Amino acid sequence: MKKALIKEESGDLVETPVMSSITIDCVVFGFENGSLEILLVKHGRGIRKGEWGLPGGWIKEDEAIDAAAQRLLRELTGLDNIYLEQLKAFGDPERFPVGRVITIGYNALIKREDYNVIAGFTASEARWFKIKEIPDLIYDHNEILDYSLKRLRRRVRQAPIGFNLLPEKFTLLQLMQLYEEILDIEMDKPNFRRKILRMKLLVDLNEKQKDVSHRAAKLYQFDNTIYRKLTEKGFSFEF
Amino acid sequence: MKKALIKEESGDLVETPVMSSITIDCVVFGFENGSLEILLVKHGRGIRKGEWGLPGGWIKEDEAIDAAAQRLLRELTGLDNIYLEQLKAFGDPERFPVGRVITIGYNALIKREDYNVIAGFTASEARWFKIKEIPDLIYDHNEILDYSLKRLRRRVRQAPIGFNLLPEKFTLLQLMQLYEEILDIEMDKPNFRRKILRMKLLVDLNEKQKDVSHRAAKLYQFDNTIYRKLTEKGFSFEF
DNA sequence: AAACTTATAGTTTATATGACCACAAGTTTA
DNA sequence: TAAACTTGTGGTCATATAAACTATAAGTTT
Repeated sequence: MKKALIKEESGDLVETPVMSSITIDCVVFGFENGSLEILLVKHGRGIRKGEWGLPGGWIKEDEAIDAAAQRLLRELTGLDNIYLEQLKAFGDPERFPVGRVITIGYNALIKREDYNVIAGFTASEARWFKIKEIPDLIYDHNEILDYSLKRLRRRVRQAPIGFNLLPEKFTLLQLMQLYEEILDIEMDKPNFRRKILRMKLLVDLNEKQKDVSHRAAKLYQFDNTIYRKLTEKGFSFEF
Repeated sequence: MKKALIKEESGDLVETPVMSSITIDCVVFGFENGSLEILLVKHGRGIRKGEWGLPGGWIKEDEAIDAAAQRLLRELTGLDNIYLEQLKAFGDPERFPVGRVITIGYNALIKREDYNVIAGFTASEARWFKIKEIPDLIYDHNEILDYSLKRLRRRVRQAPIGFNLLPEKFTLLQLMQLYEEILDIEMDKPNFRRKILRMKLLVDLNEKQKDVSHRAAKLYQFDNTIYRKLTEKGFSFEF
């Protein structure tokens, strides 16, 4: 049997710490016209001027991490109350060209229809990109994006977070198409309906779509309170 | 519709960054005698001297995060090749009493029988604690531990990582009891056997236990290569 | 040899899933 | 106005899976 030792000083936080700087980078997902999209910004200053990257910025000294992500997103999209989830820290010493910078990745999901984001931008500053048309990004942002997408694909099957990408009121087909797009699979309409309705997670609004050029579908709503109650009873969301 | 704007400077990394210091804290899980345990260290110096906490330490300036976690664990347990998984960053501004310190949490799973850890320690320095007998820890380490345990419970059902807590060769009952302990549930032996064997994930070693005071059970082994091949074919581990 | 412990095989029932089919309810086209 | 078209919605059926349970085998200890 191999022998292991623990140094007496381990875990001791008295030694001189190395100072590093920390940023946050957000992968903002949106869903429109059946396409999953990501919000990118073109950097206006600095050495990587003119190149596309994830929206992000420095964390303040007295700021909690989640709060910093919220603030940065507020500064970027002008809005609060965005669904946020920390991904993890990315810290390759070479990831940032001028000195050591560790970045903490976040996934954000927003309801496109609530945010007139694109209209507020000049084309050269910020834009939505379809997931399959992402350009080369600055630093390690492509790597962060890859990780982010993998996480989204896993999370969307384990927790009811997809609703954050849809309008308040949505049809079952919209929801299904969201899953199809994110997971890159095809699904069966009747089966999907049965499965999601059996969960008793959605509120039937007894309302129908308007201004559609076909039979109008019923509108549903996701209610987090219901989800929490179900979860307490042992329910576990799964797709 | 609300209107949103994006500041031109957003994402621009030219402004003066705030310097912070970054640590790593590891939640090291072990499984012995049917109990899930965690390795804690008693701090030998500093203001929190004598209190228990997670093993951890400062990250070096030119060191990748995963590498730092590996190094710290090597320094702490004397061994390499430990299963590691980053949890997330914890960064409440108040979490550390003297200045802003962000810590990155890690989960580590080790095979207790391979590591003569406890024997190498004096009782006052490092010890395994049963998961239900964790004392108050320094800083926010109890919070990190809670998060870590939740993550472990989720991960152990989605990926074949539990094997990292068992000896190389194990019986199906040992594996089942590991799941029972981690998930805090009771399982049915025949059903568990059928489910895990049907996955064709385990190597049947055609060997039996020795020195047990009852009918000896067959020994099995987990093979990551097999798992990868199955995954490529679309298999997805699930419990 | 009996009692006991754990291993392992099988059965039965309920339930979920995937692949379909069919029709309803509207809109658009001819 | 009717036919063609699109999407919504309700159902069936075969299959796979899971949960609960029974039974027996293979050893050890008393």
